[in-house]
Amino acid sequence: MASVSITSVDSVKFLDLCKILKRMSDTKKKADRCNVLLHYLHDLKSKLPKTTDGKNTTLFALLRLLLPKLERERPAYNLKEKSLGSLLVRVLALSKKSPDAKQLLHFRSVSNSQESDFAGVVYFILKYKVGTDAEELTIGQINEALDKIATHAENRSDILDQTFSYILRKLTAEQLKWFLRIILKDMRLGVSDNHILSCFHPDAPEIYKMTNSLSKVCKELEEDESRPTELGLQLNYAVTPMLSERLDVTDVPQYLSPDKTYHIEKKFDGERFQMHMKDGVFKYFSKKGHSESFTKTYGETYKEGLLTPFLKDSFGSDVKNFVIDGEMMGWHKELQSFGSKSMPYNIKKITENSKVRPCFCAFDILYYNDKSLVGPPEHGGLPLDERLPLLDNLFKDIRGVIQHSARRAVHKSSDVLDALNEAMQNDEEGIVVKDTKSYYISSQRKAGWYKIKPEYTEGVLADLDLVIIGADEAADKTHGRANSFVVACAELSSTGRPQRWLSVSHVSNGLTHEERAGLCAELELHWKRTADHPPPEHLVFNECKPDFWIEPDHSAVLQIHATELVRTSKFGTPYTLQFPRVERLRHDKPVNDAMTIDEFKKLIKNHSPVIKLAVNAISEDQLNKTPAKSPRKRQKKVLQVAEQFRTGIQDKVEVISNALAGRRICILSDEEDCSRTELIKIVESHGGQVVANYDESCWCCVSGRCTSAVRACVRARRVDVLRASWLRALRPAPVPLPPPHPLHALALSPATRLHHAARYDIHADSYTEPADKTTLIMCFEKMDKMPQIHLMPDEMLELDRTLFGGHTPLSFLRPCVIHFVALNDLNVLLAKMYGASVCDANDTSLTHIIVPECIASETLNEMKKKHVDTISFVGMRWLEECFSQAKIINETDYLF
DNA sequence: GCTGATGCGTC
DNA sequence: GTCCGACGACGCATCAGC
DNA sequence: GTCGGAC
Repeated sequence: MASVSITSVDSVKFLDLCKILKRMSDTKKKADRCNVLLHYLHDLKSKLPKTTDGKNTTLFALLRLLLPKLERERPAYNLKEKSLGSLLVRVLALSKKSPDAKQLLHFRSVSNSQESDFAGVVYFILKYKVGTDAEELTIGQINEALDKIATHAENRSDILDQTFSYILRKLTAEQLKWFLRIILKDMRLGVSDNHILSCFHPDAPEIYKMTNSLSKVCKELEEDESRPTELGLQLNYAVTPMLSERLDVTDVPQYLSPDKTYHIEKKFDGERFQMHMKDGVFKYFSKKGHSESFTKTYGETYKEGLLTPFLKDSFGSDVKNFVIDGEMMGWHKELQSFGSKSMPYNIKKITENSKVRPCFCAFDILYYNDKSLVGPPEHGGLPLDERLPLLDNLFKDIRGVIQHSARRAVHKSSDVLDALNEAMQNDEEGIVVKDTKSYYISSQRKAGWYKIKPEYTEGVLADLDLVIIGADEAADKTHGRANSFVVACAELSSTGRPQRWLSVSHVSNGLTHEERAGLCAELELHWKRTADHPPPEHLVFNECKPDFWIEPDHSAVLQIHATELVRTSKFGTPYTLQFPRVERLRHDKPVNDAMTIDEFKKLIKNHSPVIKLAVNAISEDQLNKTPAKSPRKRQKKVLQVAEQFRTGIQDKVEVISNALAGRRICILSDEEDCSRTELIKIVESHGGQVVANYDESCWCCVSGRCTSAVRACVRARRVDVLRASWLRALRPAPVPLPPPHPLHALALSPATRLHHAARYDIHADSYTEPADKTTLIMCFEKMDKMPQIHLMPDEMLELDRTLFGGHTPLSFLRPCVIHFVALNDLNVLLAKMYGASVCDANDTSLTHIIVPECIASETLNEMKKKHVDTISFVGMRWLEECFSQAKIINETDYLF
């Protein structure tokens, strides 16, 4: 960095900023990343001269580049990955068919191992193509360019193209990456905005919370480095609202103090707004501090807008200015009631003669006649019970226009429960409980406000078992190719078999990375890309077409949890799920047992716009009265852990069988309807010994529910992992049993795999024993789902040698691990049939990559760069020659 | 003029 | 325990392309 | 809004 002093931040080189950003993202530890920035800013500040009136030079121009998400001064760019992709293709004059253009337009299917966000992909593509005549643009010039891009809507799109063409000429690929991340408002620095603000100045986060304006933050800090003006809310600047902590009613007795007074209020399902008024001029701010369009809609003065004119007679004459906090609701003029959930959204744009109009429900006051009421007492804040009288006197209710949020003071937890059950009966979202002594702490979620919803309590919501029939592609494929699944219910034919599958919802939340990876691996071979093969008619997606689809027969069942059903036209069913998440994977459940459309219709029988899935009222004896400090969930966990270490049973168990005599068995997890204790009892009754930890000396592990311990054990493949259902069905036997049928296993040890390999085919159907009905059904159900039965490739190779000697005409491709750049279904099948493993491009054990004859040389070179050079890049002809000669052909003549 | 795609902001 | 980024749904606005 | 995961 040059040591000359700089006249203003605008003249700082963008290159220097990019260097810092790169250093930050290259740094491993978070604290170190912050330090990089801290030093840079410190250094920069020391070089900047004071202004003529003795103030510090503003860093605003820099800060808005570092914190694009907090930028409010520029309007939205209206540019995201999709638009940017086609914009770049256009400006770079790429052919739409070129590989680069395709990657830009479909960046999610690019799997470069490094930064897989859009800007990262662009960098990857342009790294060698951007001219070296890049000039060093300053931060001022970058901001100018961003201004032009932000206002391009008004100036027609040629300004946009011109600006980008200019930027592309002047920036290196590295700089362009950061420029694009600024536009996308996601810097991917691994440091939160709050931390960046605090690097700038220790008081900056607090000022930002109070103003939601970066330029205001800078201005305040210009005045005096050490202490800005008093901390408190200012009129016409949005304060980040206080939030509420979620709370399970059953934990209320432990969580809420019996000595305190609480207020219970309805939980409004509108949108959070704060209303500012100063001398008859109003401003409305949304939760994230947006104001412009909302103020326009609701009205700045009594003369205009959909709400403000009606407020005219509401306020007393001594009210000069105020800020109140509340929720904007939709008021149905004819029904004289609040609109249902989906309607309040129309709030933003309602015409005069619309049936619904906005109604502000105020529940707090933050500022009154030139005095800020927020923050702790040392900042001039007042507790809730002193703020509320001010709010009560501020305005009088006008029904359907502005109302006080009704509240009730309570002391007993049973009162809270009653209020919640009442709210459930009224189809309301839940209730809010507030400590009357709490202060208004901006953006805090744990400062005395609680939201209680029925769905926070286990067993109150109905879950839905749905089948995966589609998926969208993940940009980051480290945990599998799909990141979001389309789930469906079955429509049965007259014979009772599923005839069609109707999509219900998208879901991705709720799976751990590991679960998602496992699920993706399981389904990997059965996905069909919608672009290549349109989905068959028995899969009904309606408007929402996924990137991939899958036949239900090869698919899996997910137990989905959701708060409610809302009307939609996007899916196969007329309602979709609100806030869906995966409760658990139902490997135990066959696809044909999933929810049917008839069951679904029962839920939506009253056809209201919103259907709550809460089914049961919560009774008082469900309240957790134990006077412990920690919430119930925690206690439950402690109990589980304790049980894991308990391997023996207190009371003696009668040994009735020798089926497991002398065998050490580790119980990994219990089952929903069968506790660990019961499983231990069963093992002991068959003469087995339960051990706390497994090792190779264990005969098997037993798994009920799929926990992380189970997954780890399954992955390790050191010992057999058997289903708890096997244990529970075990019959008494006079002598110890051999390893059970593979279908009872989740994982097999190497020894057992060899034992089975000689006796069962890959579908676990026995070669020698006649199949009984149960085994056969299990075989069919689990077909394709039990990769663990297969031997590992090296073990297969070993077995081949044992069985066939050197010549293996039926499995000559066993040593090959092949990736097909362009899939050829027949040859893939043949390759697999002759023993090859077919994997995706990232597989570390690849031996061959089959590339199409027409592959572009740059694509090929890219790929070669990514792979070790022991991998052979060969044409399809090599493979076909292998097939015809039934052996592995020397690759030399077929190399690329 | 209509429709689908795309983006924004909220829950 | 806390914070953060990943993701779901909607309604609404805008614009390109028919 | 929800969630899992990193710290």
